[in-house]
Amino acid sequence: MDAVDREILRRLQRDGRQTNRELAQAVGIAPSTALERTRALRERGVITGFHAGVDMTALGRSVQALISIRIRPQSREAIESVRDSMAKLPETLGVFVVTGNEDLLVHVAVPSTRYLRDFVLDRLARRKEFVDVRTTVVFDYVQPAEQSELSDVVERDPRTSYG
Amino acid sequence: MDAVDREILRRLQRDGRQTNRELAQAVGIAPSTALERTRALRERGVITGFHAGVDMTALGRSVQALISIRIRPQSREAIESVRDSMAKLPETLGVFVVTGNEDLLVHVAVPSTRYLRDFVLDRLARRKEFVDVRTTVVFDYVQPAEQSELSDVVERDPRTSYG
DNA sequence: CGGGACGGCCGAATAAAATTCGGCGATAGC
DNA sequence: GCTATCGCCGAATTTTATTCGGCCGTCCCG
Repeated sequence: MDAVDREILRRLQRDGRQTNRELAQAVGIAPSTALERTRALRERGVITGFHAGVDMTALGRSVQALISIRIRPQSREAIESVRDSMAKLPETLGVFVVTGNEDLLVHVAVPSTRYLRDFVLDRLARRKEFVDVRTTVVFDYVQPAEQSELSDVVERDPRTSYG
Repeated sequence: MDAVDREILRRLQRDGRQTNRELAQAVGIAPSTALERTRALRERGVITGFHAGVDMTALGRSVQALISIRIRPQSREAIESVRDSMAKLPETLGVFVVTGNEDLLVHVAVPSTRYLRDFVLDRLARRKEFVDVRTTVVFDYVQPAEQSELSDVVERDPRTSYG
């Protein structure tokens, strides 16, 4: 995990489909080396996969929201089960399991506020294990990794303790 | 935007680097047609790009958090400015501009809780335009599009009004 | 009904890219 | 200072993307 690996990572986050030759030239190594480095990043689990980014608005899902859910009983099983079931819904973009008053935060994209209302009231608020459901509308959502610079956060050995 | 396009989209969200031949065969069209369809999806802005997914834990950033920020004055300029400056930080994975008590929700990944504390106290809480900063630890974050099924939410013309 | 034009799909030909692999050079350990 | 190891390189090979001319179905208009 040296500077070259980080540069490869940064570039692949921004454009996961640039040719290996371009990538190699950009970071200053031979194409075969770039290929080997990229493969190693994948095998080490640093790169988890490559994905197309989709514009929800272009798909007619122009309303986004964050739905906070409080779950009871607050058991691991209940929370993980809800997390997975929410993640399976086609409306869902992401699920956060969080500390604090709420247990889950679900990021959704839907066609309209009316759809959002029905989704929340008919499919979430009814569930008995959801003791509280709160909806926040998302005006804007930006993901830096897909647009500009990436992670220069100091890298450390994950096993190191930080107190 | 027919069933074939949706299938292409779904598959490219899951694996943005499968070969065009694989993709074509999977959806039942000729490679040249698959290429043309994919290109069209890009030109129409449905596909915004291709990106490598990165495991933050493998990079030594095993602590994730959501930081709620209340901004004053609550002007468009102030909020957009903060949104962009937060998005530029290397710790940031995503920024939500939201309704409700808070104006911004910033998703970050950092090496440790100590790092998180310093980040919040030294670099956010000090800013005078941030009248309230609250930190929530993220235990788990899953993005369905990168793992299982995608968007079967009914597609509609974005210009349609929904009352 | 009968052209005729348009759009989209196909498949072969071409161009470009990924991938493999043998050898070389630097580095570290002894 | 010798040797083993690792990673890099570049040419050869394989695979892939990309182009493009022709074909077919559909729709429009006569």
